Amino acid sequence: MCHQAKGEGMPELPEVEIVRQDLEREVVGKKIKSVEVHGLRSIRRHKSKKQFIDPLDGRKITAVRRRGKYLLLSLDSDGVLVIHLGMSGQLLRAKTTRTPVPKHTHVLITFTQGGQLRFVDPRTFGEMFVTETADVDKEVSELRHLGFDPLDEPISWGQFGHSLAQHKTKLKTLLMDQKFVAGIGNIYSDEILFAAGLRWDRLSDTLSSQEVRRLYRSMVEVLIEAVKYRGSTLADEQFVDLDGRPGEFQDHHKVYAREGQSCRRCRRVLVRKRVGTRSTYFCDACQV
DNA sequence: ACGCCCGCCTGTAAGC
DNA sequence: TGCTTACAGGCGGGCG
Repeated sequence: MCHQAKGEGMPELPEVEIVRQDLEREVVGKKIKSVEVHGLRSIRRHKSKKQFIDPLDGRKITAVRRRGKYLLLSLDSDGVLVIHLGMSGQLLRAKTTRTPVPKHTHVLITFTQGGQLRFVDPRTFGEMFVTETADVDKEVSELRHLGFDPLDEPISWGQFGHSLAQHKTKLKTLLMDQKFVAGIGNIYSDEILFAAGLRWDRLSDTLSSQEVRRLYRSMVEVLIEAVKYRGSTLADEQFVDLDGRPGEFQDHHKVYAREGQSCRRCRRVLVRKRVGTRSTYFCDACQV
């Protein structure tokens, strides 16, 4: 019997945070010597390659921030390079320009100090764009509408509970809603709900204050643990860090992609349910 | 106004 | 064996 997960280990908050940390060490202080674009879809909000490349050319990268699943690379101008990895995007470091270029490499950034940053993305859901607005967080609509970042901008239980009660939405849907909380996708919503002992379809306005606290604490703890283990890499090896290394948090998953296996807490068989188009994994006994 | 579902994509694997 | 089909899902947009 094969229960192997086919799911993509799409980058969520912990994976994007690992890439951010790697980028901070690798590219901050480096000056862009040249930019090559092969995949136009990856820079789709620009009208031309030139419009994307010009503001990057000759600029130095001064900082790397993360907001939810977005990476923000500040330049020594007013510009910011915004990157979203989508489903299958990878950022890879190459020591020299001679390092073989993988298939589906859409953008290559060469630094004057040597080395190259490459954006590889087979399914092209990811994207890169440069913006020169003074306040990216407020002026780029995707970023303006993001909810709080659970690791970067924690909120109080009171606020969280209030926010939950304002919706009458299934918990899983709400956790994955980037406008509610930024950075959580299919893997971590399931892991968080298991840790909190709450079912995916509990309505957000039915939680006791104890459950609100448990959900908030579980959210922060699961994400911190996942960062500690450098993210989740599933069977397809989709997520890798800047050096191409997989994460290890998949070995610590309690429910995700563990359909048919026994619950680590109560030993009962874990369930997979298709909700709309996506899979939800949970324990029927531990989650109420 | 808000929830739901499609389209965008390609690689992988199951099914016939 | 080889072709076809289903599936993975973030996100924007359209529809009811």
